[in-house]
Amino acid sequence: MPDNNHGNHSDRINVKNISPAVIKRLPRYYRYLGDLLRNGVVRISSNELSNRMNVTASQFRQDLNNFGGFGQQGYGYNVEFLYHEMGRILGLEEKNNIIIIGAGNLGQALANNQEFDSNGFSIIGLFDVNPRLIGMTVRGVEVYDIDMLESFIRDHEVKIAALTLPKTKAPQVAERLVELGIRAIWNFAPVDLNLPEDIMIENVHLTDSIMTLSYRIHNQ
Amino acid sequence: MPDNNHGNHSDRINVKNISPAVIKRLPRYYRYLGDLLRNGVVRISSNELSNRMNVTASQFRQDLNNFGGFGQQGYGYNVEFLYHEMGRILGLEEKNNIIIIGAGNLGQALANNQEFDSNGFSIIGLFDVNPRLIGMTVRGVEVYDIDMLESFIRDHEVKIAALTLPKTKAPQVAERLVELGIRAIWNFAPVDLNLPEDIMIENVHLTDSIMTLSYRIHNQ
DNA sequence: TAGATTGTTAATCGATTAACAATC
DNA sequence: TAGATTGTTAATCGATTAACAATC
Repeated sequence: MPDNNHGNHSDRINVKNISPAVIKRLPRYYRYLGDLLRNGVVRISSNELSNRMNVTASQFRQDLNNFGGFGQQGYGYNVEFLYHEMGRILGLEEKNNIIIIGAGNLGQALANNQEFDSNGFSIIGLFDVNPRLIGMTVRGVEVYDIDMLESFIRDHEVKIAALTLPKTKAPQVAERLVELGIRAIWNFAPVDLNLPEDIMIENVHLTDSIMTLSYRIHNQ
Repeated sequence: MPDNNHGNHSDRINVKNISPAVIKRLPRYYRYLGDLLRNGVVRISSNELSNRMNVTASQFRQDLNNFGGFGQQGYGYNVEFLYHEMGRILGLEEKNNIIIIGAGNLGQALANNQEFDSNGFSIIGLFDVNPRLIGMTVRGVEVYDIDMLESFIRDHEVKIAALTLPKTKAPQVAERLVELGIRAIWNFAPVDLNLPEDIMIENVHLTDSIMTLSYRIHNQ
């Protein structure tokens, strides 16, 4: 963990406050570094990477230097090293188990997504109320009755829950998950969740997303 | 370089250059206004709405005033009027047909999503290379052989294509779509597309999204 | 009218880009 | 070493918030 840096008056140990804008860019850096690595590229300068990624070299270096110095003057960055450092920063070296609440089309699509596996995420269970879905398996992962949530979370190390259920049910299920110890909600329901401050929420609002395309088509 | 268009010397008629940050907030305003409308709320002040939405009243008014003045001093905003104005701005009063390329789990999940319908989007066709999928229907929408793309696009008014196919195929399919006249790509493949400047791209990078949750779990 | 609230300008804040000394 | 490129500070740019005159 990058120690150093100021701040941390109380219990915040590792990093200073990183802006959401920076955090959102990290996975993309990680993806490009992975591609470079697989292509056998050993080292890269901020300038060359920035050209490929269509960002400024300055921004890339500023972003990185929130977490420490990973390069070498006159040389650039070692791709393999930086890739793994980025993975570490993103928490991909820890086990990241995920449960999916709502085993409909979208929940099943997530469970089937191989990209998650290859980045260290594991879907370890789906949950639903529909008897027709309960008991089936998706890519080897079982669909459980949602009444099994309590015992399942007690018996498994899981911090992240994806919500792929109707918007009417999302808020109450989210609260229940938080009570059971879930720390992060990946919310696909088109509703905003009001949860305690320490619970992390990442919204994937598909309707909002498609609307921005519609806006641009009709206005530019 | 981000940022397109310099001034509106030529044909850009309606709106000045709106920042992406503003555009991204519009669908959320629209959603809240719709909720208010359905709840029978007739009028609302920027202050009250901002409290509900957890934004500043100032930001809401600034955002709106990019498009014109929709309120009345001393009164606030008429919910129904503003809702429809927002819909108009977002292009939701036009017909927005969508085709989906890749009829796997994610493509089917999108085709099944009722939220799109209720906001004026219509999925009018899915396309795949897999003979097992071709000919089936999802929520009444047929899955066509991808060889039918040309004729289908010629025969239908469609500007938006969703890409829910493997990342290896996404770039070439995107180019083909552009050649066929598609104006906007809703890209679910974990890859960046390089397309002509006038083509609109909205990425939904699910792996990037889940990684930001992982980051936050492990760093805050 | 008086009170309320917008539309809009001005001030602040934060994020991005530029520049360059440090250094490999 | 000399050249290259980082890490980091300074300058710029853009976005958010505050303030208030206009006005319903």
